[in-house]
Amino acid sequence: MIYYSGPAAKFQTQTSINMPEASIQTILAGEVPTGSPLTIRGWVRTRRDSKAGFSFIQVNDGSTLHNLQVVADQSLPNYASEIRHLTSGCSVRCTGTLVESKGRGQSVELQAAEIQVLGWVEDPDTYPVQPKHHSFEFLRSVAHLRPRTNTFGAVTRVRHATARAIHDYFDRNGYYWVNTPIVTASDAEGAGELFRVSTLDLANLARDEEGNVDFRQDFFGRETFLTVSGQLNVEAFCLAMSKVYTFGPTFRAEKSNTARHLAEFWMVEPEVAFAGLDELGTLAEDFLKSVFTSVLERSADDMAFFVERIESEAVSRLEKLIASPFVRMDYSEAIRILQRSGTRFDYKPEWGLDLQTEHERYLTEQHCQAPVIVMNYPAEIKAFYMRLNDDGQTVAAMDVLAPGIGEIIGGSQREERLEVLRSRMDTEQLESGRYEWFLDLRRYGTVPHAGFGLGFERLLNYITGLTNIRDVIPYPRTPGNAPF
RNA sequence: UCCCCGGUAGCUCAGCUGGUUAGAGCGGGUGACUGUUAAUCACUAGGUCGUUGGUUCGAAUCCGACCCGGGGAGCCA
Repeated sequence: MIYYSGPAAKFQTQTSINMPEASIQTILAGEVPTGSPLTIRGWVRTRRDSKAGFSFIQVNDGSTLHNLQVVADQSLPNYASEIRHLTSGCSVRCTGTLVESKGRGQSVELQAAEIQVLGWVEDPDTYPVQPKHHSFEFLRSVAHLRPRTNTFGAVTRVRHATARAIHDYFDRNGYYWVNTPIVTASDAEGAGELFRVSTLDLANLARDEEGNVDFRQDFFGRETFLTVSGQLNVEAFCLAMSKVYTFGPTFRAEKSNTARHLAEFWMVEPEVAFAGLDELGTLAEDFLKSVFTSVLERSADDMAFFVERIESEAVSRLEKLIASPFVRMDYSEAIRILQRSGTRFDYKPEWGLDLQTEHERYLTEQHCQAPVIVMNYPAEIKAFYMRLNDDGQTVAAMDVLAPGIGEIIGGSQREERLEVLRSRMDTEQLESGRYEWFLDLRRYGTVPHAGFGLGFERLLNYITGLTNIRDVIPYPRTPGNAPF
């Protein structure tokens, strides 16, 4: 399969109204004829000298994985004084003529008539980003400089392309993007520990008559937190706009220190009115396939890089997923399959218990060898807002499991029946006063509806083949770690 | 939070059955050489071996504590 990205190149040309210098992406895409005068700006990756009287400078401007080779001749006035001292990381403005390359490895190069050094690297000896392999661990410690590496440049472009594919998908299908609040008063959305938002003086806390912290004196006049999910808020818009989604930051104060968890991450949550669990499964499948197809088309260069340097299966597994129908099965059936598998699991599969990572991997990687949608989980292990099935034991929840990554989507049909929802909230001992507005949605024109949550960074891990979630977000926030 | 593993030059690592001045590659500097491709070759600078106690004639190496990081688990997206 071959992917080209013509439309993206045209888009770049239009933006050149404000930026007369062509991007390296457009130059290498062949949009600038050889013989043209040309100016580029960017950062030096490497410099190779020839004593015969010129230097080759690889310049990258972030518009593409690839560098443009700038040929600097000794006749340039600052050749000996400046150009011969360029090191990785220096910023330059290069003006000259685009010519066919006399060397192998690139079709065109810039024959420089002028090279202006915009910014030197203060101490080249200690500049952290070198043209060599760095550990991801080290690069995390220089999160402000890692965008200058091939890998993080590619991640940044693919992250953008994926976000755009998500918005495009929903736009094409009649969904509205709803910006749900970051600050919330819901303290028990059932999705994990919350970060408190407060302007109270921690050194001198306001107290009420009983000696408890008096949140009436806090900024919002009540206890508030950072959101752990936009779902509850977006449901209200779903029951007016029919098809909506959130795409924004989400916060969990869980002290989980794993390659799959962030304290601050981005989540995509579509919510569809008049839909049930089956339609939701269909949406999840169509959504993933569409987004993957779009990223493969638009980010072919960067994906090829991931295949070469990060994960050789990065492209083929997306293509495979796009081509395979997702397998659907009930939770009860999944438990039976696991119990009869003859595989020895660390945790025994048992009806009523949640599926462990090892169980999910068996189902999707061994048994089905395809993405699996597991549906209808026991009510006790799922959230209060999920719709109770007629059997009274299970809820209309689903998890989409993908080979090689596990759970990528979790969702459910929502409980739209007022009395059933109220009784489930009682069972979970939720403070009903805080959810009256949520119950209103069931009082006034309630309809069946369903939605799911997708971890954006987990999706990026799956796409890029990078295995640590901290390497697909610009500035990762994890327990004990927010230095940038 | 639990279980493992690790912290040695700017980076990637070796050295760790304790023994004289701690090594390599890359990166930096200098020089040589070539339309070069993470160029090549030579020379050169650069480290209080995470911190802190202890064992010992002697600790990067052994032991304890602490700090930091990574992997796995749980929880989840």
